[in-house]
Amino acid sequence: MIVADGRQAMYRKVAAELRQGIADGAYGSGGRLPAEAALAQTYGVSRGTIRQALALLRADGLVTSRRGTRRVVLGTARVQTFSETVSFTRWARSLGEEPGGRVVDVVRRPADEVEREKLRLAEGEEVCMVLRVRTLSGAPVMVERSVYPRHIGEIVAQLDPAAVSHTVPLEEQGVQFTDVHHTIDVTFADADDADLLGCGIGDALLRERRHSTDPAGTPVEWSEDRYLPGTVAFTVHNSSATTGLSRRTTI
Amino acid sequence: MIVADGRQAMYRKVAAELRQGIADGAYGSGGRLPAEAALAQTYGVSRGTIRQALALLRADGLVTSRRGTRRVVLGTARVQTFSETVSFTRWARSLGEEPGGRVVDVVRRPADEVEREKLRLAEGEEVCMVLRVRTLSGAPVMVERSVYPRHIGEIVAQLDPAAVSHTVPLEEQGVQFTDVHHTIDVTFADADDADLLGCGIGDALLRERRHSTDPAGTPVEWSEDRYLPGTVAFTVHNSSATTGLSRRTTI
DNA sequence: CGCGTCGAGTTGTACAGCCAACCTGGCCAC
DNA sequence: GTGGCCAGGTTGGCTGTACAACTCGACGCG
Repeated sequence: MIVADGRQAMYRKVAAELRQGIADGAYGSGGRLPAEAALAQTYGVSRGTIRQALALLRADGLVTSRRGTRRVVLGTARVQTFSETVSFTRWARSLGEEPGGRVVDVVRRPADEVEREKLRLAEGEEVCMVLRVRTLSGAPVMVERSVYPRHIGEIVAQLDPAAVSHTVPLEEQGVQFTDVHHTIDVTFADADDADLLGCGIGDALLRERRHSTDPAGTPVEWSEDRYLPGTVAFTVHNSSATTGLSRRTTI
Repeated sequence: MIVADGRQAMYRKVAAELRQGIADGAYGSGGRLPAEAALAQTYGVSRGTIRQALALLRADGLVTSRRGTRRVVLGTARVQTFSETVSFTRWARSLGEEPGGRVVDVVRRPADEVEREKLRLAEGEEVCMVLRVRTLSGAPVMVERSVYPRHIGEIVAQLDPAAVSHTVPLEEQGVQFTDVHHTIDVTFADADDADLLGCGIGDALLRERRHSTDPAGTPVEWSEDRYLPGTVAFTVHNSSATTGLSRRTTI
C-alpha cells in the first residue's frame, strides 16, 4: 500500500514501485506481472490508476501488453528519466561519468531565417548563441551550439562560465523544457569542431539537433550538438502507441 | 459525430480526425484546441475517450497539454504511423520515394553469443541472417543485416528474392513487431558496406540497431542497418511522459 | 498606472462499473 | 494422440462522476 503525500501523483508512485520491482527481478525477465486487479488491490488504488502506471512502463518498453493475457516483462529498468535525456550533465552523472565543459563563445546577434522559424521570432529580433565544448571525465566528446531567444539568453549569459550545467539553473529560473523534438544524423567536422574536439576537419560526427518548447508551446531552445563517434549512442523505444527516448554511453 | 464501426477504437478515430484538423490548419499553429468537454460533445463520446485520443496526439508532439489552460497546437501533423518507422518500404512510399533493394545473402548458422542474448535462444540454436541492400529511387542508401530466429527465418527465406518488403509478408503471416528498441550511432564502412553502397572503406555511416519483439514479448528480429550519410535522419519527439519516433529523409 | 484578488474555465487525478475481445489451459469427443 | 470446444481469467475500451490544481483575464484597490 502506498500513501498519498500529495506531492506526486499516485500512479507515478505506483509506476516507480513497479519499475523497482522489475529492476530487482521480482517478476523475472520474460516473466509475468500480476493482473491489474491484483495490483490494484495490493497498492490500494483503483484499476484505472494501475493502468495509468502501467502505461508509463509500457512507454518505456519495460512491459508488453495485449488483451487476454497478463503483461510480460520485456527487460530491466532503465534508470534514465526524461530530463536526463535533455540535460547532458544529468545524463552523464547518472552513468557515473564526470561531466565538464567550457563556454567557448557567447554571441548576441539578429536571428537568421532558420532561427526565426524555429524560435518563432519576428524579423530583426535578437538571439543569444552559446558555443560550448562538453567533456566526459576530461575528454572532449561534444560541441554544442545552442540558440536561445533573448529573454532566456540573458539568463544564460549571466551564468558562471565555469558552470557545468545550464539546464539546471534555467529550470530554477522557471524555464521548462517539456516538449523536445530531436533530429539525429551524421555530419562532418568543420574547422571549429576539429579544433575543439581534437579531430580532423571533415571527420564524421554524430549530430543531434534539438528543438525545445515550454509547457505553453513557446520555443525556448534550438540547439545543434555534434558528438565524436563512439562516445554516445541514442536509444529509442517504441510500442505500437507510445515510445520513449534515452541516451547511453558506448565508451 | 463519428460512428463506431467496431473495426477501430473510437479514440483512434477521434485522434485521426483531430490530426487531420491540425494538418488542415483548422486551429492554427500555436493556436488552441477546443476544451476536452467541448470535443466530447462534438464527437459524441465521453471525456475519457477524448483524453485517450489527445494522449496519442501528445505522444506525437502535435499538441502540448498542461493543467489550467487549453491545449496548444505545436506543429502540423506528421503523416508517418508507427509501422512506417519500422518498415523501410512503407516509410519510403509515404515520402513519395520508390523503395527497392535486393537480397545479397541468406545464411543459416548457429547463433553467436550476442544473437543468443538478443533473440533469447539456447546454445546451438540456429538463426537466419539476411543481408540486403536497400535503395531509394534506384540509389543505394542502406545495408541491412537482419537476424531472425529459425521459425521466422523460414518464412523470410521463402520470400521472393525480388520482394521489396519483408515486413508486409511477415505481418501477413501473423508476425507482429509491436515493441521495437532502437540504438542509433555512427560506425564505419567495412569492405562489404563499401562495395554495396559504393562508398569507401572506412567511410562513416549512420547506424541503427533494432531489436523487435512480438506482443507476447518474444524477440522476432535483431537487425543492424547502415545508412549513407545525408540520406536519412531519425527524428524523435518526447514530452515529459510520452514520446514518438519517426524517420525522415534528408535528400 | 500597477498590483493583488477573485472567479470562471480547463486539465489532471482518481474512483467505480460495465462489456467486449482475446488468451490459455483443461476437458471431451473422435 | 489430436483436434475442437468451453470456461475462466485478463486486458482493452468506454462511460460517468467528483474533486484538485492550475491558468488567465477581469476587476477593483491603492
